[in-house]
Amino acid sequence: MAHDHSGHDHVWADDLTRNQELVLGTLAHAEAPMSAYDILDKLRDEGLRAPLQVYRALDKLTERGLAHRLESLNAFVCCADAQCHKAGTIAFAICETCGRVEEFAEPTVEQKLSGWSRAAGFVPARMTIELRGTCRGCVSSLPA
Amino acid sequence: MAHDHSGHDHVWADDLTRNQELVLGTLAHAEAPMSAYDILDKLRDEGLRAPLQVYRALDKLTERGLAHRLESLNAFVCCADAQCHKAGTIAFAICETCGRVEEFAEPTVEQKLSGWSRAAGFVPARMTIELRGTCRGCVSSLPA
DNA sequence: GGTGATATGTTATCTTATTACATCGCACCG
DNA sequence: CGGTGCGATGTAATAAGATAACATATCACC
Repeated sequence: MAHDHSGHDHVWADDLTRNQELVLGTLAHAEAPMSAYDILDKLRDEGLRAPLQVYRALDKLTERGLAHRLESLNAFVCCADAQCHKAGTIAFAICETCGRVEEFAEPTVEQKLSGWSRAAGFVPARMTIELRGTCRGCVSSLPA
Repeated sequence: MAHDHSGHDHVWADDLTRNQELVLGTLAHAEAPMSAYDILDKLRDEGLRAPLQVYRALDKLTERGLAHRLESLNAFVCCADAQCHKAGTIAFAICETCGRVEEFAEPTVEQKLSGWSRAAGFVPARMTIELRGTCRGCVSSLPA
């Protein structure tokens, strides 16, 4: 981490375009996943006007693993640690109460799914693993 | 159940409403996942006119495990074997070439994800596991 | 017959995502 | 310098997916 977000955007990758930087910066400051339109609304002041500008940036960012798309939410998050592109598939735990998302890796899970694929003759291009539920904080602060 | 609507439906559950039966029947005959609007189009002749009629049926069907929603596709499939609600989470392998979907269970995967959840204090309500890629048939019939 | 729960039908609207087309900036090459 | 190609941009229009709000109907049950 070690990045102050004080003045302007900073910089995990040094070759982002302006729009990509804006979008990634917005995601980086968000507590919860944002839809493309959420992001657009945050960036109107910076001059963005059309959904496509956001979608194009998101495409590049997700391609590079700097952001992730949550399929079950149609929304996006900043990658939790863009430093190490820890290879491999990432899983997400999405709290339906507070909206926050935790990103984690479970190598065994990936292995098992790859194993099934091999056996079935299926060639996987990408894997989506998303848990919906209630996070620790929300569980403890809610009634049964 | 017992009404046979002119021949086309096996019957898994005998207490479906007309709309639910129509929607499930449509999915059961489909080769590939269908969006709610695909389903609606197929059912105009039967008198359905509004998306909501389809969505409402799909809600009930997915609740009961007779159909599944594919989050990464915004589309729906008929459950592969509605007989045994094989408890537990189901995973899907989606062929991006032919569109077909295979449904499978990997208990170990579910265990691992439950294990992570327990450790993280996360209480999962449901899990989504979807592989995108190329199926055996399409791999062998394609170049490279 | 009255009541409540569930299913329906219909319209309008909202959210999410893409198509199509024009332009700009810049590296690269002759 | 001029040209060519490619990737990013800007903009408008529209497609695709999902829900809100409201009115009505059906049926079990008392």
